[in-house]
Amino acid sequence: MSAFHADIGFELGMTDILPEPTDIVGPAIDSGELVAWFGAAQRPLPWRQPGVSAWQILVSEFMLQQTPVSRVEPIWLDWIARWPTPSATAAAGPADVLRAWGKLGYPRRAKRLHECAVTIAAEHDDVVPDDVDTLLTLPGVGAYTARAVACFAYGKRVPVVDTNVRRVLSRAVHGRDEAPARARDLDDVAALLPDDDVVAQRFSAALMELGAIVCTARAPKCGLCPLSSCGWRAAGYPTRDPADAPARKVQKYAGTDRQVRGRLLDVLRASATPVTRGALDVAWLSDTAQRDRALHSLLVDGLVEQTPDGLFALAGEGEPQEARANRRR
DNA sequence: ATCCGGGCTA
DNA sequence: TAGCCCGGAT
Repeated sequence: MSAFHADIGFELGMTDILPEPTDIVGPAIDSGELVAWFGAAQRPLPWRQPGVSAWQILVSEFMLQQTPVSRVEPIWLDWIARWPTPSATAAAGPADVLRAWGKLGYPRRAKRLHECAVTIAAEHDDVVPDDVDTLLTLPGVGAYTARAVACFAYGKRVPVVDTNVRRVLSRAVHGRDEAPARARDLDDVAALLPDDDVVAQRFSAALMELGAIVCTARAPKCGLCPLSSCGWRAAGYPTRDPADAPARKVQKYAGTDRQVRGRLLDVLRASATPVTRGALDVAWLSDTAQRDRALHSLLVDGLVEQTPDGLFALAGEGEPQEARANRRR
């Protein structure tokens, strides 16, 4: 078995076990000063308010995958008012879910969130699981989201590693301004986690918040940083060596299949009834092969479906959903 | 025009 | 581990 597979085995099987030795060489992060800063500086995000349920926190984490807070906030507020529980979400049709997702982007997330709601309602008694290994079995829940829910919704002392945390650790602890994902990231953070459950939860939230509003990727506000000790500052803010670490490729958007998919979904979201192929075709005229490819991928992803008479609609649009059945009674 | 981000598949 | 998925901000 390769080292790669050995690492995966470790990660899946021992997620709650404590740290292997890491290669942390820089100063540890002072949890006291970080958590104190968090208490004063954190943004008042709606999913951090008291009384927000585990499901509602999970919904926020789905929406925050790849998407900035400012765009998520209004959608999340409407969403949880409309579908406050997994079973309420499951009872909605996938098409309504896709519409409510609006233009948040990556609509496969909306579909997975709906599938996740169906699974939790059907197999977990409408209660979001509280352990990482069970959370990882849910559709759309990966290493980050599983630990974020375990930590922020249930107060579990588990390392939560997103791109913000990775960047803060890379700078403050390792003294480098680069943060490629590594198999040891989880161990690195586990090693820094305060012993107390409650403090550990605050510490993880604070680490993410620091990366989000101070230790930002492009223009870090080091003047506002609460850390008295930072390896990156100590090293003189070194920049990445372009020779051994070429800048990561930036994903294009304009003119890509992704943009075409967005245009096609716009048409379907706007229509309460199935549309003709022609109505979709006019949404992208410049490259017909690309348009066909995009439509095909939406069908494969299960976001769009074709009706028996050859029209196109959002997935599940015509299905008899439980909610509609109830309304008819 | 470039930046930003987690899950999944192959 | 590379490459795909979105759209708004800057």
